[in-house]
Amino acid sequence: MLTVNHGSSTSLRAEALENSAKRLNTWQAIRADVLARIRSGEWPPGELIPTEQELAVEMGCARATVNRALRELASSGIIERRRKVGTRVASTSSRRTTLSLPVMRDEIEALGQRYHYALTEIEMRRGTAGALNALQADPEDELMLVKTRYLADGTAYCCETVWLNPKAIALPDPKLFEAEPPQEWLSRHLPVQQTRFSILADEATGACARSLELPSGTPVLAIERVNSLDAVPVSYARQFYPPQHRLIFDD
Amino acid sequence: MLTVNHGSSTSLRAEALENSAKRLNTWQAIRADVLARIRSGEWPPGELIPTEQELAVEMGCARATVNRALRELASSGIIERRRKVGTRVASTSSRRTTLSLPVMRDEIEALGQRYHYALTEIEMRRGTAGALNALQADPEDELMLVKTRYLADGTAYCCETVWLNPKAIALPDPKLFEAEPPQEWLSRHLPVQQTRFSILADEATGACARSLELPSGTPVLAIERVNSLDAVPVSYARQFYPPQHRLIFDD
DNA sequence: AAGTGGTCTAGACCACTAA
DNA sequence: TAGTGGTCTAGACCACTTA
Repeated sequence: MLTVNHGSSTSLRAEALENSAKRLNTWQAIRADVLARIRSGEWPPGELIPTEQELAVEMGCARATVNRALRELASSGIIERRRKVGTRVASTSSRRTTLSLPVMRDEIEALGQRYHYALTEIEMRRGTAGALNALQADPEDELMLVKTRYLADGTAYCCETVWLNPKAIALPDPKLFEAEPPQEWLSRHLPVQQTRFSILADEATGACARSLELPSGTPVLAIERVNSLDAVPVSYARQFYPPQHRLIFDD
Repeated sequence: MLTVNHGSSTSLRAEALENSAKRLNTWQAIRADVLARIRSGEWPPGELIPTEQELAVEMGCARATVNRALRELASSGIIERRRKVGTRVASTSSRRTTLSLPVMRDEIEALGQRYHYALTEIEMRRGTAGALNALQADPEDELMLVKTRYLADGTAYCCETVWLNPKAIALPDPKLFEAEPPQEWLSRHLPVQQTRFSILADEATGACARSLELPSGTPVLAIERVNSLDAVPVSYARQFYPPQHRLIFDD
């Protein structure tokens, strides 16, 4: 059992005033306080920190508020919580962060650049091995293949290959995709699908290389996503970004 | 304003029983229920859903419980909430998912493979442009450069380049890194640093290509991380994974 | 059996913002 | 100004796990 011994018994009021510039809520202030004590070494990795009840008394707030703060820290992988045992500072450097994948238009406009979308190619054809696997389709199934291209300020930003399974969703008039990206059409028709993401490094080849205006063989960042509805795969999309592109995320 | 009209006024009790197999909490049941109604098209993208108060009455629970459920949905980007306005089903397909970056040992052992770590190279030298920029160091500063290599079942899994800034942290005896990866040493000495991640596609060159047993020019997935302590960059690490490697995350 | 976190409640007040 | 979500409380009970 760990005994907390504060030099000065900091009350919540004092702390709230201290953090007034940042306008922190009570639970945010508690989260910050706990984080600071972990960073300072007061609570080293692997060590038990005080119970919710103890912290609530110390901070002068309700246990539910402490719970909220510690729950947020646990979901970030900073601490680990177990009933009856208590709360431990995580001993590994494992971290969880949130990756946000916005709509292409938003992504480009957030950079302050001009967005342009173009349909490159559209056809009904049999699936490649990857597409068949992702869509759980048969080799003789006719699938819709849509290739698109996104420009930012007139230069190639991303190219995309989308496979759609007609057995899983009623396909629109292909002309529709001349104006609207398949992903946006999908999200309008299948709100909140289940999506499985996958990020990998690939090399630009053929149409993809031409579309991105890159020499064949150039490394590109690939983001794959399979949208499913009721466990039935509906679409299999691959987006390719030129090598300058970075997925960035801070804590 | 939207009027909810249930065919059968489902009470929380009934719903809890319905979901008993899944052992859902009240807030999880509410989250599932709201998600189901969005998926079913009852609440299309862009539409306002009932207020917390209305849902609380309908579900027969406290408003705080509804709040918990809706907060979780909002943090996933499924719904958007604004005071005075209400809660809307997100109209874009923007999604947020959690990326978990475990410790290399855990990552490899989670695959059921044998973990092996090796120090490839270690020296004090002046920083490259990238390192200087990341560590906010001067060109004449001597930095510690550590190159390492991770094997899974004896085959190359990842190679890593870590720059450490002696001005920001007291460096250990270099021999220490023969046994312990720099990242793990760091996390033991700087618990819960601020980390900035960046993911990109690069190509294997020189020592990196040899280390991964790949031809020079092969696309590799690069994960960069800059650890900072009190806004002072301490380390700049780049991990390179062969092209088969995928970062996968489901919803 | 006992201790810890997880959830839930009923009510209150606050913060933000459209009207 | 009024309506909505955001937070907080004091207390209760439950779920899980170690002893």
